[in-house]
Amino acid sequence: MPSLQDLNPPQREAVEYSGGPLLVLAGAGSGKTRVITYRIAHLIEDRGVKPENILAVTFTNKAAEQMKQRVAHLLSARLESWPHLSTFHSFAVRVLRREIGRLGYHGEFSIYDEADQARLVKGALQELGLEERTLGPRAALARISYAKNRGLSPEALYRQAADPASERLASLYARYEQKLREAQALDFDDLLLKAVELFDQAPEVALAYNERFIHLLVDEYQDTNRIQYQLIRQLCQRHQNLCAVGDEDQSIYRWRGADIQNILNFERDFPAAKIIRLEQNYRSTQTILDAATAVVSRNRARKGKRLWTDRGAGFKVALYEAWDAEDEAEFVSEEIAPALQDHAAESVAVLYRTNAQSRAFEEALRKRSLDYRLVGGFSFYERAEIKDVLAYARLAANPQDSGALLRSINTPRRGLSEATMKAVESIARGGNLSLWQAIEQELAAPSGRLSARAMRSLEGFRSLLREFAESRQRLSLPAFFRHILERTGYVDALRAENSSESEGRIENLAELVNAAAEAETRGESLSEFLDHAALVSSADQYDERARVSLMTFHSAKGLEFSWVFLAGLEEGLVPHQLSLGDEAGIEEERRLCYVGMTRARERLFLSRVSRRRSYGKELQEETRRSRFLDEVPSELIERLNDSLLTPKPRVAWTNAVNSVESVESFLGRRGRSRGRMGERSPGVAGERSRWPRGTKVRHAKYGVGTVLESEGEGEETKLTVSFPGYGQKKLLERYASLERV
DNA sequence: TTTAATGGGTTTTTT
DNA sequence: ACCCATTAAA
Repeated sequence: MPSLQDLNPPQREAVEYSGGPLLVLAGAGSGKTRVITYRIAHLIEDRGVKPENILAVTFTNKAAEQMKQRVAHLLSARLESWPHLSTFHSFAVRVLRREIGRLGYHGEFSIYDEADQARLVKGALQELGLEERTLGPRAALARISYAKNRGLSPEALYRQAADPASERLASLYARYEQKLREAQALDFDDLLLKAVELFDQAPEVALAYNERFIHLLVDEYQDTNRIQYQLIRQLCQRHQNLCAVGDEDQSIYRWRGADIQNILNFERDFPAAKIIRLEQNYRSTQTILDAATAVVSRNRARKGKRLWTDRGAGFKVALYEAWDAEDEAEFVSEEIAPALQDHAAESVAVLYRTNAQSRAFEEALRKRSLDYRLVGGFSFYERAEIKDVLAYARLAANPQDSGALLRSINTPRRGLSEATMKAVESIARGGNLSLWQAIEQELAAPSGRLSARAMRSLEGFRSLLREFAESRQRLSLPAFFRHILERTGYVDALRAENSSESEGRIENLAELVNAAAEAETRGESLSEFLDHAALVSSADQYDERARVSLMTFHSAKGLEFSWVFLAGLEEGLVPHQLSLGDEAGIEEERRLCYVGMTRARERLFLSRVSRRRSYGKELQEETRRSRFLDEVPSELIERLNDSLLTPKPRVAWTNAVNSVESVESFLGRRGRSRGRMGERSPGVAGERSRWPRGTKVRHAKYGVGTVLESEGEGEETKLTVSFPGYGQKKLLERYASLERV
């Protein structure tokens, strides 16, 4: 039985309120998660609601998982059934796996991630002969997604197109949708859209879900988009038991279609709505809170809250103005090291605007042998080898999945040329078939357009897939993946490659089999495992046991740390260059800054860099401090260094030059050579080489030349040879069959 | 057919 | 600095 004594009056009111739609405006650190978990526990224990009648939607899988545990902890008895806790997307997938037949899709549809989508758009651009420079696949995709989320069909987009470019976009959109459907695939937007469409078209299904989920709780309501809003409305239509929890000051997903109006207009949308404000902050010191509030209160689009805390003032907000990114990272790690040692800080986060900024911090932390966890960036399921193998699994479930087919058909190499695939695609287009159907047709009744060799390869690929479709029924999840690895020769190909990377890839694949084994013990089917892989978010990588975490401002939402470093507070970064266009964009950046600041419990460090290299350019550019820095009252700030007029390198110059590492990085940074530095220094052709400089050699095609340089040894020797009349050529000894003259 | 070099274009944040 | 498409070479 949850003790409501643990709650303050407004929290308690929010937990107990039962009069219909409820909006809880929960300021940062005001116990939002607590309200949701207590409310769920209260519904179950005190009001006799069956757990399975409760649906709670969170932003990440991790948040859902955490909430589940906390609810379990609050309850005195073990539950017969569980409340359904998930993200919008996973919820939609669950519904669709059962019901999508009503919309003419196969229940084993594939989920397309951004890479699959880009491939599709690229194909569509080619087919339509629209390979224009003005609209890359990524940009096109963004605009298609925008249209989709606004409920615009390709036809509607076409009708309202004002210029030829918009018309082209509309036809691209149409082709893209057609290709998705052919592949029996849904993109991320579709997951939500199709769920809404389903509930629209099949009221009896909507009703069934209304009856199943009598109580609906939505976390992070400020970040819901239009489609999610529609879904929420459909789900709570009957019982009106919606409890939305959010904070308009933390709305940071506008670029993904989040509509801050959803929270600002809650009372208009739900006329009988009750609004409760949680304004007591339990997380941060007064100083941190004041600093953050000073920034965000410049925004106009707010409902307004007054956050307070009964914790003391604490430390001032520290400000460090760094010379360059390395200096900034050096500062951060220098502060962190002793704090971890003497436990002045239990947990530390270094937050930045863009993932690209993480590198400097990683280097600095590693140099001090400080353990850290990086959240975001490249996730496990985004690695090429993982996606390759998952593509085979996807095909076993859904052979129409052209994206997966294109990905897997020639990896590992099966000798299918680009020309062959072009021909297959053209056969598919001609007969209005999926790629898989085209292959089947071609094998059954050869048109003669493909070489005998290509036909053999396709035959092999087909029997492989048929085998997988069968073995999938028979084998356990991990055994199925092992089977794929073996039969496709994927691991063998990696072994043969024998490069520094291939070893890591093989390990990753072993890890994939492990993940499958874990899924198996959770009782997941292949579909569910694949869904999970498609829907993991980068925020899910966060490991609360880590003492130092590196992540973007966005990923940090919902988390808290004893110490927080906000790095790179410069114009163009925070606020970001691309958000400077309109006031709404600036306001969102300001909220982002607010979210970052309010993650801190004890200490907040702000830093900026005065010279930053952009796009790996040679030249570092002068930066300007973020306007948000000026919005923090100066009496709350303690400057850690005087000014940038007299920059002094933090690392002693002599040290920096003498250490091998810094010499290398020095050379690496200044040097013009491409590729990774110091990995393979061009060997001077010395006496020990079999091909000393000046050796005369004969080449079958170029005739006699003079060796200028040789790299590597034995079979791998690479020679630079100057041939009169042909210029310099780089040749591999192994292939070039050179003759000494 | 496959692989490595080269040149051109690009990057916010992510379910 | 990184990703991609194109091209040269075996």
